[in-house]
Amino acid sequence: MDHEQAVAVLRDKGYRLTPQRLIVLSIVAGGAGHMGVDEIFQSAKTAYPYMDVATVYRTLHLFRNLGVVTEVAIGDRLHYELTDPLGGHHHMVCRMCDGAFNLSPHYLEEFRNTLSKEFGFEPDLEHFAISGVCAGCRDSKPKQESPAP
Amino acid sequence: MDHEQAVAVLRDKGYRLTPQRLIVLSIVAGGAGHMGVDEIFQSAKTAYPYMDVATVYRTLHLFRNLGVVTEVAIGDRLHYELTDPLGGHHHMVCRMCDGAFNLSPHYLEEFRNTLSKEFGFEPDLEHFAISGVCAGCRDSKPKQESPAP
DNA sequence: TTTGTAATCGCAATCAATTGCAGTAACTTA
DNA sequence: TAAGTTACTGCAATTGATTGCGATTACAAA
Repeated sequence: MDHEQAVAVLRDKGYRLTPQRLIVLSIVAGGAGHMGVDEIFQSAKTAYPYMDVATVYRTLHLFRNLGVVTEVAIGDRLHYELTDPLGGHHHMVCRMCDGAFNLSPHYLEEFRNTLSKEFGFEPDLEHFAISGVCAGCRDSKPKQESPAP
Repeated sequence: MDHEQAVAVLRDKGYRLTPQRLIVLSIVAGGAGHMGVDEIFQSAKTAYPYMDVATVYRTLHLFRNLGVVTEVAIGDRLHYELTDPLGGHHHMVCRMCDGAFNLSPHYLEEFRNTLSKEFGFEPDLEHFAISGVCAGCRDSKPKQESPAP
């Protein structure tokens, strides 16, 4: 999904092409990888000083529902990136360094089949962020957890 | 993990046994399955009118860090339940009826091994809620998504 | 180009969750 | 049992995210 395709989707579905939407779109399209909401908002405000956070949230949710952007949970915050046209990928997010690594959907297909066959449960595995510890951080010194006073 | 064990954990680690903590513990222990924060708070307030919602959050976070309770994301809200002593289970949460179904960890072991071997990534799969549609709702009429105006 | 209208925006209010702080009370030690 | 220490609580303020509402404006139709 690139900038032009996204504009076409908005047009086709009858949504208006407002400057606010085009600005948010170009920021997400121009960013390298997923961006946090505040990051997007700050950038948008310099381009268009009247921009409001509420508009950024509403725009991102619209884009997400249209499949234009993909929502990724990094820690407890949501990040957004242009949807991968090749069918999407998942993310492995390191909880120590916050680094994100792409994961091919192929690794989850077997899991999906199992759930569907065994339980009749159809999981939402389109955009999936798996928390964990990456190879680099695993080899560094471990972080302490839940210290007693 | 039952009520007594939880109290022992608090004692051992040097945390104080306050009435607020005991109330929250007994509510979560007495509830059937996972409970929402407000549900816990309302129940606690009747037992102890001065109870503050901040205390409920702090207590639940403490219990979670100590492994006394397990945190489960249902929709966009967090729910809590006593930690399963048999090594835990995962949840399949239906996004249509909000029903939650337990899933044995065995179904995720293969996935964990793959990520570890292929990428050196150690995923956090201890307590995992997988969103999707359950068998019952799948057979009902489908819900519309992202309507165009 | 001008006009009509509903989609959209900015603002302010709201909600769930978290945090700073000063008073309180659970536990320890004598 | 009484006194001291400090973990803990309640309150209020704050933060991130969402929503209601009147004003604005993108787009369609004349």
